[in-house]
Amino acid sequence: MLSTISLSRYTLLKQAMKKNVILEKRKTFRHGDLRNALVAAGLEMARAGGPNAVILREATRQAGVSPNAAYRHFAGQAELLDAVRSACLSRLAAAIEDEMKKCRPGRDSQAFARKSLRAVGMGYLGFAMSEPGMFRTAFSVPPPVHEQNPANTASMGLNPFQLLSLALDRMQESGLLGKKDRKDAEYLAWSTVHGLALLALEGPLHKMPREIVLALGERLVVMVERGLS
Amino acid sequence: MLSTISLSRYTLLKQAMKKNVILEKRKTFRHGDLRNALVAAGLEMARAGGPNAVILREATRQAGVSPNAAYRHFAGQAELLDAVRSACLSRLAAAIEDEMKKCRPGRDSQAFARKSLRAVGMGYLGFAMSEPGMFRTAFSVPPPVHEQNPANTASMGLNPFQLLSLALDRMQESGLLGKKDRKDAEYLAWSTVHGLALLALEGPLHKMPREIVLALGERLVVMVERGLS
DNA sequence: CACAAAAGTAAACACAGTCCACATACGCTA
DNA sequence: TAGCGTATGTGGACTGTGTTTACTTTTGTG
Repeated sequence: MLSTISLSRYTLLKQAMKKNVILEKRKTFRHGDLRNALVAAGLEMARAGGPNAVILREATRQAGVSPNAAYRHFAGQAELLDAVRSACLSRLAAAIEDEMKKCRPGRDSQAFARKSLRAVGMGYLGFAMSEPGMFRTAFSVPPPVHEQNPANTASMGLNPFQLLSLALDRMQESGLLGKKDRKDAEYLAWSTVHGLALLALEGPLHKMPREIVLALGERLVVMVERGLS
Repeated sequence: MLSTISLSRYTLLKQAMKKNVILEKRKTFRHGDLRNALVAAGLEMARAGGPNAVILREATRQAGVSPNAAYRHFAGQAELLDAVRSACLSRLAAAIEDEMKKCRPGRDSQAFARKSLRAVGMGYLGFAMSEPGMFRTAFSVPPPVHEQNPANTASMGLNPFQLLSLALDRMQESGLLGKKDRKDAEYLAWSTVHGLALLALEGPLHKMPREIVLALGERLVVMVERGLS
């Protein structure tokens, strides 16, 4: 009795959905690329509202799929968020890369090294200012450590940390940095820019105009360059 | 997400039962000090799980009160969280203050200035390491800017930012810092320590041992001192 | 071509935040 | 001292989220 009722109800609902929703967005029962679609939707939510705005049900809604379908691709919301975070890190790496590509090695290797370090710092800060939601998401959740995860990198295959290491290597090679000072200098340099970015995004400086933040960034990079050695 | 929430809720309930907060029905219809009780409960949740763990309903539960009672004291969860954030900032200020009290002015005013700056930096970092949940909460939500809010200060009546300003003033007064370099130096110095703290708490360095983080902090303070001028 | 695995659906549950209407007791005034 | 307005707390209901369990449909493979 009950089974027949629910069965007929099920088929009726199915017909309705075929006519209304599903046929509009998707011809096949299978989505075909749901995992990527969910990450893309999550990325957009992260861009708009940061990590807390990454809603699993909303992602499935945007993909035109039932909420539970997500669980075929992610263990839960946390895992989806982690995939989104990885995508955000990748965008950050791309932004830094764009800045670094502007520096070409010339005769003056010290100038090249300085430009490289500056490119990393300002690329980092620039991304934080132009894409605050993605930047906050990139560093929000306890992420896996250094991890050479290809998903975090851009076309050069280096993640933000490695791009910074590259710039610091150039500093050392050109004689601007001693071997002892070079050690772990990544962490020191990274801290400064990361700190300013977060203070400006969600800290006490969040009302400070972007130009001033970037101007502070310039001073910061100089401070790092001078203070490291 | 929900699993972690219920988990923390479970432990919090256990704590509550230890203290007999819930089981002891209060005799009076009025609570008497509900607002403070809610903030205290929220502070404990923040300490244990950061800003996202500050649950309004759970706070009312610990206070032995119905969920809606909170709305007589806060416009909503965001406002409760803001009060908790303010309390966290106050604890941070107290931690820095404790460090600064160790520096006594002697004959060498430059040494005093250096010690002061170091105290601010290491007090800040030390609090971040020992109370990660409260530290993250203190800077999580878009907070009001400088705001001389007494709730954010400790016994000296200075918030963390003002304590840093004080240390930098000592640097300038003792001749370690020129007038031009002094301007906005707060932001530069703060950025470095804040950045390291967050990278170590919820960034790529979150697995780095605390001692190493603090050692990096020492180098960082030296870098600031040398790089500012 | 059968059938197991992959991928999606439906229904239900617990919990969070919030709004509405209602109840109670505290404190002031008459 | 009685009355009454208001601050404070209660109860119930609604929406939205994450998640689990049981079911259905498709696909690819032996």
